[in-house]
Amino acid sequence: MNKLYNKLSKEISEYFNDKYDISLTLFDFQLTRKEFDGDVTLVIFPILKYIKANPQILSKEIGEYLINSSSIISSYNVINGFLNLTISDNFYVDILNEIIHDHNYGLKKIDNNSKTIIVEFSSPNTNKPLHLGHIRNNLLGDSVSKILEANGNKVVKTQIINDRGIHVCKSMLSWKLFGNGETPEKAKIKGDKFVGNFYVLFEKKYKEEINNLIHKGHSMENAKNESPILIEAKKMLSKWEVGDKDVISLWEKMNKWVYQGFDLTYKRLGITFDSNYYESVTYLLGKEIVKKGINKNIFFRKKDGSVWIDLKPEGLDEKLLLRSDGTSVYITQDLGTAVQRFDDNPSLKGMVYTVGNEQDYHFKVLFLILKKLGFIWADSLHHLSYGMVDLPDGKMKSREGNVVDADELIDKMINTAKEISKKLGKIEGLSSLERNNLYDTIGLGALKYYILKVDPKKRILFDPEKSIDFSGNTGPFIQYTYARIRSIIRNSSENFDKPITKPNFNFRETNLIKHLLLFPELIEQSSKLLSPSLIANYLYELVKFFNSFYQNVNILAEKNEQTRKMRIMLTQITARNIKKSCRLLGIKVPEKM
RNA sequence: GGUCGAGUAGCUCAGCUGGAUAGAGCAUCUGCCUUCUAAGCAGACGGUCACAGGUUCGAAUCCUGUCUCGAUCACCA
Repeated sequence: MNKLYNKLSKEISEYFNDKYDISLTLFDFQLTRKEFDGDVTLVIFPILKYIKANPQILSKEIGEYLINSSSIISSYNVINGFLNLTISDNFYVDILNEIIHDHNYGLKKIDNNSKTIIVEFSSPNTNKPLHLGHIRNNLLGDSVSKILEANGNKVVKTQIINDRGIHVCKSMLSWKLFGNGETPEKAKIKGDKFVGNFYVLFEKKYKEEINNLIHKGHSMENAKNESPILIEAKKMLSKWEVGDKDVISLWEKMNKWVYQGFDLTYKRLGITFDSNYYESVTYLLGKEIVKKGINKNIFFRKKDGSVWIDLKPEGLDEKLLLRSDGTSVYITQDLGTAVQRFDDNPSLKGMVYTVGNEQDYHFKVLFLILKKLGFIWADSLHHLSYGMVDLPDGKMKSREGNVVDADELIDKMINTAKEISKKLGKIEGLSSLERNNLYDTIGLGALKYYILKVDPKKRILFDPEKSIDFSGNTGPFIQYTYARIRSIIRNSSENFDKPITKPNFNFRETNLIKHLLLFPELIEQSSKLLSPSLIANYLYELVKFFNSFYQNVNILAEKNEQTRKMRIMLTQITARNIKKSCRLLGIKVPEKM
């Protein structure tokens, strides 16, 4: 649609140049969203600021002018201050022909000149199995990566794995004490779950010990620190930090289990990473930068030796960068990794951090500090912030076990897909492999669409009692429509690469065309906003139009040959756009369903 | 208390840089399966866009204030 806007905008500004000798650059064009007369509306009111005129008369004048001089306007009408313009069929025909021949229409190519963007997402913790919150994170990160790629960027998907710290030692100790040499293989439990269980077990024992100590007269705070099992875990952490052989080998062994488990879940979600970062490797980064900051007087040192930055002028607070014992904190590490990534990669254009909105403040501060340190690229950093996934009884908490487990949810979705498919009798004639693929595709399609169609910054309320829909504004509906379109194409045997000649039915019978043409603009928009929900909702609209339009017309039996061909070609383009959009959302489309 | 975000139909959500009558799905009701595939289509019902002001030709959208919910303001990550 950009082409249309550009062309129209040019023609109209020519009019104002000639007639009133003023140059107007910004016009308030918009696509008519509803069924008014015409395809594009020029709103006259804003122009009245520059030209004193009666809106009705001015509209008419512009309309007359365009009809005479423009190749793309075929008619107009005026209602109040709205000039409704009708686009000529030829213009549509031209663009449709372009789309037919360019299979990648709307997508930009990635070549050697493409800039790199790092998208960081998932960022799991090695003693917690993935849950629904991670699913949202992963789907957003993955989808945004695909949207950025469609815009011609080289994207590096990366995750930073939280594999060190006291919490990791907790599960290690727990396994050592209570594990009896069990392994995931022997216990037949997925590796991440296996380790996660020991973490939960630790917390249970820890609580018991605290209660015991309180019983014996200790204060709450005292009990928390005196608990033998916690002291033991702390000892283990110190050993880890000095590289104790036994501790490290246990750590490596258990991490391996966890990663095997994570890999299975990622595989089911269809998610891959180009690189992994481990906190155990990066957690010391950033100290050099702090030193430089002190020299530049951007940071300051307090009496106890701790290092801070004062952000009060920016309306924020003081922020700690180094503890008094000289060790770094979370944000120090993030400063370090950011700088390192830009140092390592000259073509790096920006980074996207997919992290929940609970860390809005953290990233605000992080970006601000980097900017203050003088890194020009600080402006290219983006925090893709998203709302929590809450349960009816509140927030999900791994420690308390009230989480929606990722694997269980995926299982449930696939199972539902299976039941519905069987009930509808859609699986006859498919091999068992094809059937299982179909269940996976549909089940995951439902899940992914359910998550992605919601604006990232809004929180999602997930009720485990209610199942995710498979009909209506859902993934399966989109997949179903695609499968139906494929069926129409199979049954028609047309040559689709033939150019479209002017059809003998009115384009404006449907908004379908407009939706098809809107696609490229939409991708660009979502890259600005980094919001897959735009694509999802657009897709639904497109699919709905298609269904509504075609269900009432029997294409294959259409009497007029030319109209029939035209409609089948539109079908072809629709299919292509659905597939492209689905790809951006990470949703697979089945040929048959 | 400061900061940030959210509040649209009974429920779950769209509504792009202000535009014409507020948009879907679910739920409830009415019709449609010998035609490409009913995971669908056509329709009914359902709204003081949290509230109050302001800006202007025009506000769900922008500004201010209030209310409700959430997050955050750690020598945690």
